[in-house]
Amino acid sequence: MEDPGLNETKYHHGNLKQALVEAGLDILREDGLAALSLRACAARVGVSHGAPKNHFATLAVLQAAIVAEGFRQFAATMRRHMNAAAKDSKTQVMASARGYVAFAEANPDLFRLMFSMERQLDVYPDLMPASREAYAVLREVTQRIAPDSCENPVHQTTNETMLWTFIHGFANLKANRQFYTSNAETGKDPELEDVFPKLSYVELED
Amino acid sequence: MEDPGLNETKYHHGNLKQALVEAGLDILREDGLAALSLRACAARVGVSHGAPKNHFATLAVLQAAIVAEGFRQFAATMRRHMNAAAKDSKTQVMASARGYVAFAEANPDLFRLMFSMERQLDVYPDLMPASREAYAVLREVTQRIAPDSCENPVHQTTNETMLWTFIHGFANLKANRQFYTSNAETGKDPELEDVFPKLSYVELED
DNA sequence: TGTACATCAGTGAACGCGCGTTCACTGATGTAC
DNA sequence: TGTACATCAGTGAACGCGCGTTCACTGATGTAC
Repeated sequence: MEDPGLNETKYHHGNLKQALVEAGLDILREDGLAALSLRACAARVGVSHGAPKNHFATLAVLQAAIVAEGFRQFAATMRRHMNAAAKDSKTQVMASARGYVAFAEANPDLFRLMFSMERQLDVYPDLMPASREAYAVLREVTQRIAPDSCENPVHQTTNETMLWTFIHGFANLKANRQFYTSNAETGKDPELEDVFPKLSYVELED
Repeated sequence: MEDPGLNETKYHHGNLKQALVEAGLDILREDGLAALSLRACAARVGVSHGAPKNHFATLAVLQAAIVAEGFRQFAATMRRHMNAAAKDSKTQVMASARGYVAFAEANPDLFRLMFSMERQLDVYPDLMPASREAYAVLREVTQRIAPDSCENPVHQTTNETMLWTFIHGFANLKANRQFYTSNAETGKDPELEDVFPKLSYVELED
């Protein structure tokens, strides 16, 4: 619990595993995916380059741990936005969506890595529960916005897919600064508020 | 115009620049982004590793050319799907969207690279017109599906953004096999047809 | 409470690898006369 | 039509770099007695 002095150098780090993951998150944010390596993470933590091997056998394993932590922080960001908003369902959907987009914008490389690594969901056991944690927020919010339609589990899934698709698309284009293309005339990026409430769902029928 | 024999080795390649770009596209498809290097492209073409320098000063420049060619092929794929479909507007929108998704699924790494490099739109002059070529398809299709609303240019832009956001989100999640998460119960990936027609747009007002 | 010893986590030198880059070269092509 | 020469495109050896990985080591910690 006690944090050792910042300048204190100890032979045993004490929390190297978690520190390497956080170093990885920082590197992704500051220097991008290409800069992510075992050696770079070790250097940022201030440990010799051989040290990570004790906790992560390969770079891929460290990446998986970083992505898992990314999903947890992603879910936390959405919940934080949601909890700070008014309690009506429309506002809560909007708030969690804003959290989704804000996270993507703040961590574009991590976001890209998170959503391109899940193919290996089976290989790294940490990954699945972490990504489910994020998906659970989306599921909750979908149920809140369309409770009747969601009584049918197939419709529930369809509703989730529609909501996710839209939010994910927006977050992606926003994080990658793609709207620059669409509105070079106005020079204004569309905001989620401009576009999201103008969308409506056809009620699903049995 | 005449294609030299396949096994004929010539000192001067004759079309090395374009050949390197196509080698890059193949490498992205077959081995992924991490495998893309000047040396790998040269090797695939069957040319010495120093040769690309005569056409592409750095890897970044070659990447930009690959991405530009990617956008051109992307636009062509959408148009091909569109032209093969019935001529009513709804079917044409659906068809071009299917082209969008199909391209992303067939070239996930290229697709990712295309939509994460555009930040450097200004640096590589080829990039902007190529990406606009793809965006033009989306614009046409938007006008066709909501001609009244699109008389107002602000609404036109909003409509484009909504359509793009949805299609791009779906293509992204599909290409990255993300729907595996959402419907582990059913084990079935949602299809564009299941989800896209269930979406409707609120008419925009002045 | 003290000593011996096993275990564990981090060190630092060394290795091979693929990469981008440089450079003197050479083969092929095109142009001037 | 033929010759000389400039230009251009591709070659292959060499360099330094950061990377992952190995390995004998050493400092710190925990446990047995």
